[in-house]
Amino acid sequence: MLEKRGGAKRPVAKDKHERILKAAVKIFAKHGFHNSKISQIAKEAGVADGTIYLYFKNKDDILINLFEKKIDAAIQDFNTALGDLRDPIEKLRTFIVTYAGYMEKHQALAEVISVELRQSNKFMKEYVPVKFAEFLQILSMIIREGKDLGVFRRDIEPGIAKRAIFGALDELILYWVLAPKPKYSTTQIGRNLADLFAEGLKARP
Amino acid sequence: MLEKRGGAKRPVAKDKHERILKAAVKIFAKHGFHNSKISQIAKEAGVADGTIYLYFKNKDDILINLFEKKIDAAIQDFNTALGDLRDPIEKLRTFIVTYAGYMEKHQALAEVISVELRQSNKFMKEYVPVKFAEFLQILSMIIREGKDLGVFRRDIEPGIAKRAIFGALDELILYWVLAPKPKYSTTQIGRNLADLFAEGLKARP
Amino acid sequence: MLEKRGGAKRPVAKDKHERILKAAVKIFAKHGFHNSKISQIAKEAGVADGTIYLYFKNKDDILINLFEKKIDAAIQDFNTALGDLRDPIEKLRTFIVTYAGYMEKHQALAEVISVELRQSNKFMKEYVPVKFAEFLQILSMIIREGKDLGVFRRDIEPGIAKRAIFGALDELILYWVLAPKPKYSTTQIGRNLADLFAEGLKARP
Amino acid sequence: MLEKRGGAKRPVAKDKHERILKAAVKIFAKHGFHNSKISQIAKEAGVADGTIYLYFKNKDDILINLFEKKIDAAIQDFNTALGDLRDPIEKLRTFIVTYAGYMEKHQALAEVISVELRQSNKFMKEYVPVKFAEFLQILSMIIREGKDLGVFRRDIEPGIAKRAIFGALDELILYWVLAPKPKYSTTQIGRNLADLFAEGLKARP
DNA sequence: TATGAATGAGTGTTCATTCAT
DNA sequence: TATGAATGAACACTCATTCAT
Repeated sequence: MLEKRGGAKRPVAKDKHERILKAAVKIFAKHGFHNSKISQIAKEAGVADGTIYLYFKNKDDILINLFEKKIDAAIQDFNTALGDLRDPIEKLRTFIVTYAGYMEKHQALAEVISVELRQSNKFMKEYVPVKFAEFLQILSMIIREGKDLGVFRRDIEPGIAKRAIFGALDELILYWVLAPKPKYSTTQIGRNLADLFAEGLKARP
Repeated sequence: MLEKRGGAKRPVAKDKHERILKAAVKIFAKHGFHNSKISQIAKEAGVADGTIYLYFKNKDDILINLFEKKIDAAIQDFNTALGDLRDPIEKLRTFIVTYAGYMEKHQALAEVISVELRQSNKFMKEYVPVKFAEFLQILSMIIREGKDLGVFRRDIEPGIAKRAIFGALDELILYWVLAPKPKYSTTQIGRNLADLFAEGLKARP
Repeated sequence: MLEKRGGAKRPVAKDKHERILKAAVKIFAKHGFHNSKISQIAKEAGVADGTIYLYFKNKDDILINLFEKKIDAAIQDFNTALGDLRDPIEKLRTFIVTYAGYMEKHQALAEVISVELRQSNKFMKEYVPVKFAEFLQILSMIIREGKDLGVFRRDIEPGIAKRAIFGALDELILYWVLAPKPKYSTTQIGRNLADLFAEGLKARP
Repeated sequence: MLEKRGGAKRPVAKDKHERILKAAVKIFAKHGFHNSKISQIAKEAGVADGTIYLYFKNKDDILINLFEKKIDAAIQDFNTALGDLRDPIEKLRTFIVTYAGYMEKHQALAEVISVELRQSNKFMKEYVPVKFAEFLQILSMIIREGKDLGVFRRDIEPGIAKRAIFGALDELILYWVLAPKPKYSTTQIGRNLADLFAEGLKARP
C-alpha cells in the first residue's frame, strides 16, 4: 500500500504534500484565500480533510508553504538566469524581465501571491520572511555589486532600492492580474521597469 | 467642519459619519480588518452597533469610505504642494517626498491602507478605484508633462511609470509600518526614491 | 394640539388608522407577516414609522386589529345575509356559501387570515378571541336553533360542530389560496360543504 | 440513554438524527418554533450546535423532517387500523377516531404540527407536501371507495371532502391543544366528527 | 499515516421599537 | 399628533480544527 524509494516509505508523504499544495494554488486562485475551504482543497487533492493537518499546521501555513516553495524555485531560476552575467546592469535588467515573465507563466500563482497572500493576517503580521528575504537578497547583491564596481550610484541604499524594485514589480503584476484587459503586456512592463531602474541606478560621472 | 442649523442643535448627522470613520481607523490599525468587530468600532465611536449601518452599507464599506476620504484629502494636499512648481523633476521629487511624509504623519492610516485594505476581498476584487485613479492621475500628469517638455524620456509609458512609483512607495511604507525597528526613516526613503525615479525618468541627450 | 370629537378634527386619526390597516393587508399578503417590515407598511400608508406606534401597540397588534376589524365587518354581512331566513338548514347553507364567497372577494385578506395569522406567535398563544368567538357564535346559534326545532340531531355538540365547520372552511380556503391552480372554485367548495354539513347535521326519524 | 463502545460501536449516526428530532419536538412544543434556539435543541439532544447541520439543512428542515417522519408512522398505523375493515363507513369512522386518539397520545407532537408548523414560512409556502398528500390520500381512497360501492353520495368531490375532514380534525385538535381546559375530550371529538361526516357522506335513496 | 464525523467558537446585520424634537 | 434617527438585542450557520478509530 505504500510505495518506497530505495529502502523505505516516505514518497507517499512527499507526494501528498505536493498534491495538496497544487490543489491549494488552484482553489486559492479560483475563490480567494478566505473563500477557499479546507474541504475543497482536500477534495481537489484527493485526500481527507484531516490529512491536510498531517502536512500543514493550518490554513495559513498552506499559503506560506506555497509561497516559500515557489520562491525557492524562483531563486533557482533566477540564479540560473543570472549565472553567466557579469555586468550588474545586465543582471538587473535580467532580474526584472525574468520576474515579469515568470509571473506570466504562472498566472494562478501570481494571483495568489499578489492578491491572496495579503489577505492572510498571519502572513502579513507574523510571517518571518526568511525565504522572501533570500529572494530579495538577489537584488541586494546585484545592487551592492554594482556599487562596488562603481557602476551604480553610491548614494542609494540597497535596502531601499531592492524594495522599490520589488514594490514596482509587484504593483504592476497586481495590475496585470486584476485588470480585465491589461493595457500592457508583461514583456512591456519588464522592459519599461528595467529601463527605469537601470537608468535610475546608474552612476553618472 | 460641522454645519449647524441655527445656533447648535443637531450636531449629530455629519458628525457621526466622521466619528465612525475615525474610530474605524483606530480599531482597524490596532486589530486588523478581519479581527475588528463592528461592536468595537461602535463603542469607540460612541454610537450603537446599528447606527453604523445608517451611514455605511457594511464593514467593507467603512474601509472603502475611509480610503476614499483620505485619498480625497491627500489629493488636495498634493495639489497644493505641487501648485507653484514648474519643473517636472521638481514636481516628481515633491510628490514622492510629500507622500512619504504624509504617511509618517498618519501612521494608523498608513497601516490601514497598506495592510488592511488588502484584506478586504470586496476592496481588492470589486472596488472601482475612481478616487485612487484620480490620485495616480497626478503622477501621470507629471510624467506626461515631463515627456512633453522633453525633460523625461519618451520610451517610458506613464501608465507603467506611475504604478512603478506608487508600488515602490507603497512597498517601502509597508516595510516602514511593519518593521519593528525600520532601518530607514521616511525622509530617507523619500529622498532615495526621489533620486532613483528622477534619474530613471530623465531624458538623456 | 389634541383634537376632539364634536367640534373638530380627529378624522385624520381615524383615517390614518385605516390607512395603516389597508397598507398592512397589502404588505402582509405580498410578503408574509414575518417578512413584512414596519417601514414598508409605513411607506405604503404614507406615514412615518413611529406614527404606526401611535395607533398600534406593535406589529402583532396590527395583525390582530386587522383580523378583528374584518371579522366585525363579516359579522355584519353574515347577519344581514341570514336575517330573513327561518329554516336552520337554509341558514347553515347560507353561512357556508357566504363565507366561501366572502373569501373570494377579499383574496388578500383571505391569505393573511389563513396563512399569516398563524405565523404570529402572539396571536396563536396570547390572543383572546373575543371577536372570533362572536363570529363562531353565529354558527353555534344556528346549530342550537336547529337542535331546538328538532331539525338537527341532538347527539352533536354545537361547540364541536361549529369548529368542525369552520375548520373545514378554513382548510379549503387555505388550499384555494395557496394552490397555484386550485381544482375547485369557491362556489363549488361552498356548495359541497353546505351539502356535507347539512346532511351531516340533519335529524333522522 | 447513551450507548458505549464494546457492545455496539458506531452507535452514533442514525441515532443522532433521531435524538435531534426528539429534542426538537420537546423544545418546539415548549417554546414555539420561532422562540426555539438551535443551541437549545443541540443541548437537549446532547450534541454540538454544528452537528445538527450534518443531519438537517436548516431549522425549518428539522420541522419538516419531524412532520414527515411522524406522518410516515401515522400512515402505517392507519393502514393497520383500517386493514381488516370493509365497510367504507366503518373505515371513515375508524380513521377519524384513530386520528383524534393518535393526537392525544402524542400531545407535544400534536402541538408542534397544529401550531408551530404554520409558523414556518418555508413550510407553508415552499414545502411540497408529498407525505402529507399520501396521508390525505387514505381519506380520498375511503371516500372514492364508498362512492364506487354506492354507499357515499355521488355529488361530493373526494378532494373537497378529504380536506373538509382533515380541516375539521385539525381545528378541533388545535382547540384541544391550546385551550387551558378543553370542554371536550378527544374521544368525544372523534365520535362527534365521525357521526357528522358519516351521515354527511352517506348516500340516501 | 489516513480518515471524516464531530465540534463549538465566533459575528455581521436586521428591524421592531423608542423618544427627543 | 407626527417624525425618523437612533437603538441594541438577537441568532442561525459556517468551517477550521481535532481525535477516536
